[in-house]
Amino acid sequence: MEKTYQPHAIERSWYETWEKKGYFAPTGQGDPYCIMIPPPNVTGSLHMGHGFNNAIMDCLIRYQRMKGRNTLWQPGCDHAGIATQMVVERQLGAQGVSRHDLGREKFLDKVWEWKEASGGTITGQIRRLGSSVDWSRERFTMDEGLSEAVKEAFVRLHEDGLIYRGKRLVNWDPKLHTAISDLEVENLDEKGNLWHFRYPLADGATTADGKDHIVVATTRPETMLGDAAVAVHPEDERYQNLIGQFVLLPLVNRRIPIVADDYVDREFGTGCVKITPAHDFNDYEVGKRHGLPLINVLDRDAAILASAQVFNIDGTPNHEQDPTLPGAYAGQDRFEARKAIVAEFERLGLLEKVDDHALKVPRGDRSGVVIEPWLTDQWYVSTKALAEPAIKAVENGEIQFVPKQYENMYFAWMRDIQDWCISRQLWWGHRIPAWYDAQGNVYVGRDEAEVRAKYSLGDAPLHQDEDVLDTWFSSALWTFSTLGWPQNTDALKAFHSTDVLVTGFDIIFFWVARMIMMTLHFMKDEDGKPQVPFKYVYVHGLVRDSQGHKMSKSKGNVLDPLDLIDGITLEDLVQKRTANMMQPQLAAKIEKQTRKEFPEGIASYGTDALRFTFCSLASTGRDIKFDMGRMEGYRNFCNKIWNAARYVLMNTEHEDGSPRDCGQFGGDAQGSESVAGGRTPGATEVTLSLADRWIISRLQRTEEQVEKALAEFRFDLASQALFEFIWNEYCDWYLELSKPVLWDEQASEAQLRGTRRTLVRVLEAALRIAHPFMPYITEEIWQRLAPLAGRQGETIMLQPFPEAKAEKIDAAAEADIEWLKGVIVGVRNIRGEMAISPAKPIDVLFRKGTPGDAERLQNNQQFLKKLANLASVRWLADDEEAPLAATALVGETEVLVPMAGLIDKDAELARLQKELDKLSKSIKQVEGKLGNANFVDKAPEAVVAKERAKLEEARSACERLQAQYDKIAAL
RNA sequence: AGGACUAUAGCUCAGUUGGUUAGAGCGCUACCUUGACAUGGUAGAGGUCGGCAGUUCGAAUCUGCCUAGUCCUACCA
Repeated sequence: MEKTYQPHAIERSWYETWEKKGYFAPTGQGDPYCIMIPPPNVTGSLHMGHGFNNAIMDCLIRYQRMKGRNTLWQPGCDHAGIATQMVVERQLGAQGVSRHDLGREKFLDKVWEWKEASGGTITGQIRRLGSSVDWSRERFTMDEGLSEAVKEAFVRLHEDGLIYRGKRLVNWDPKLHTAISDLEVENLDEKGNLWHFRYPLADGATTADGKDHIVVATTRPETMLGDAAVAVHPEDERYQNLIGQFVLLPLVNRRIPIVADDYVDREFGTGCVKITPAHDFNDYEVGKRHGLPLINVLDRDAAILASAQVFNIDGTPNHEQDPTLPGAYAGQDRFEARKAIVAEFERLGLLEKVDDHALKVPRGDRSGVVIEPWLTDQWYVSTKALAEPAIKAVENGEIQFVPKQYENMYFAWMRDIQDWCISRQLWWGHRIPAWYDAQGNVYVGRDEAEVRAKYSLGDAPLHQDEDVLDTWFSSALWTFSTLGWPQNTDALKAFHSTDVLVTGFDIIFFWVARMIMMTLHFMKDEDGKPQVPFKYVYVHGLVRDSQGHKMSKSKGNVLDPLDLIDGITLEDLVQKRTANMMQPQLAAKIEKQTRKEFPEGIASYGTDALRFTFCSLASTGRDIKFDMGRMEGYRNFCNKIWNAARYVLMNTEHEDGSPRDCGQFGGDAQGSESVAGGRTPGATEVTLSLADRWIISRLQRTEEQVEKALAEFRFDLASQALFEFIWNEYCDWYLELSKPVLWDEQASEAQLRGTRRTLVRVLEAALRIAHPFMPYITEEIWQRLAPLAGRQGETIMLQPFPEAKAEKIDAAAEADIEWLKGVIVGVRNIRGEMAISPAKPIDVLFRKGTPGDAERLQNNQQFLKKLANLASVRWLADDEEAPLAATALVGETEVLVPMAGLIDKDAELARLQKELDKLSKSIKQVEGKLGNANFVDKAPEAVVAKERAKLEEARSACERLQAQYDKIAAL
């Protein structure tokens, strides 16, 4: 083996082997266990969040696979309608071509081309992360099968009365020319103005204080062209006499009523609100209550129309209202028009004042432009009926969120859920299965033929709806559409409901909630009981940069997980972060920041270290600040494992690589190493040392801890338990304790065999525990180690996960080792504080202690001598005078390092004083507790007893050290 | 405006149903190239657990208030 761990030397080939051998596919044996990958955007690339997500899922899948479950982890991507179309349009735009130049069909060909070209990025990344997904079942939301499922779901929902079409206000993106759902709108705090306009009263009416106008305020002056009313609060005394009167809308000369509505906040501004039902969601509701017309003044680019489009609240055309608009603004962009209209008000003396105003501006999460509420025909999913069972499924525990707190977030959203606008004015996506006849009647069906037959349309001309469905509509079907629905496939029967969904909290509404609704609606058991999509939703935090900022392309702080695996130079990283930017003006800032954060670029850490880091950061928090230092630590951990394995192999193989006797040959003499190693044929007895029994016992406890932590989705605790066991117990102590045995020329064959067997078996088991966290290094080492441990198998992937055995827990061995460690640490401490070279063997005396302690010393001298580098040890007789010595206490035992020639008087006094201070602090604390009658009376007996024991021990230790102190001080 | 979450060592984070001398990694200090490993070893230093009250014999842990930060939902024209 190489002297240091070289991740890139082992990773790729193992993944290829695993994949080629088909280890990732379900075995067909055992209880099914299924995870569906949250589909990333097919044209994107994985970021740290995906890396994190994959580490968790693969950990769960590999663990369950090793536990014998029939595991399916299914990969795939979604088609990301808006994002993908934007990318392709941008590419075409660079060549001066628009999608309209190409036409729908040719444009879609281009998109498919791009998908084919870029789709490999993500699958390549998933492979490099070591994810054991079943590639044979990879799915894509635009696949034929999934498209079939989408169509089927749409038609059925329509038949069930849960999909409808209507003219409503939607969030319109004037750049992308499509409706988007309210979830895709980001409300950002921005600075703006509040313009106060005078609206003259009609018919000579006046306000209570004699004015001939009222004042309304607006943040969007251009919408005044579509005003249909002015509203005041019904109980507002100032305007009582005006309710039912009219104002004459400036610029337009439209006569609009003054209505009373308690939506109005009397305290805000003048208490008068202009009502524009076609351009504001609240005004739309007011308009509904007062029968106001919807006066649309914007076109699809959010430029001003030459003539308004007027509708009644039910969406039918309104012919009563005069649609005339002032010609001056026709065709002007909304912000241009805004300026012009404000200027005109000012010219007319109707601009009362302009205030600065902080407001929330709705922006499209993709385009970044200001979203306009706009009146269009759209398709909606009626959500109320679907939400109800979805709420129940979580309430009654059929679906559990981990951590539980996210259930509140889910409930809050679900209980106030709005109908879901699912149509998008795009070309890339699932086309809506609806057809229109010449009269504009709409028919929904699986295809045109079905529609004609079902509605007896003969050969009347029909045309299909031009729109496509929201990508999240197809994602909502993900758990079952990917298993073959609407066909009742074997896979669907076996793996649905799936077991766990692993995701970030940011898409609970977008995806998780909608999946729950759709799945409960469509998937039923044989007895008609709705199926949940998954039993657990494990919600993890969002990976942030070291400053705690969210990683985003525009901030230029994104990291590609592969760059942490393989490493990247500073120049390449800068290049990567500043390429293809939407806002190139930020490049300089990003470059500077990148150079500051990664002055040396990023080193190569390997997949295993990255994955272990992700797992160790997976606690219950919401934010995960990614810490490079931590990853470096876990890379070192891999190196530690690597070198531990080297040590084990060195001691369990001969120089030619043939195995030594590690007890792997069982009870017969087959495979005897009599030829190579002088083993007596047939001899199989094994003697386990104290250290052997101890490490075996600790292994059981580790197995318990990991098991428990994984059951609770505490990947951080699981990885920590593993880390501690391997580094702090196996490497720091056990390997050191094995040396005195292996290097003892007097050691019996049974002793050697026992220690070798323990060395390999414990490490082999530890590798299996670690495998779900660090698949590559564990496989690499396991291949060499398994035969020595007497294990058969082609891969560690399919080996059983170790299970704790209660009978192997050895409390006595643990106590003995604790004592031994106490002695060793005590001596080392004296060495350290007294500046005695670790290379110098010293003599140590023992005194007091329990009879058991003396026996411990007797039995384990070899360990002590080696680990503390002692020349000699000796237990003083009761009546024997102790020489002047530095003292350490281990329980009852006093460990003495004679001072003669070695120890400086003042240094030892200082050291003792430090110990005494510590003890007296502790004594004071405990005395305080025990001196409190309330404590003694009310606290449980066991607690009081524990405190008493603690006090006694501390006092005794204190006395002994004090005596020692006095003795030395008297010199 | 409503709600949620977070606050523990210089940094990144653990701390299980209230009873510990409050832990880990990184960083820091001193010493050590001893035959697995300097991507290492040994020994250390470092915290009045954001603040204030309360419940309790006992609070990092439970309750309330305050402060700071993050986020979500809704929204004032």
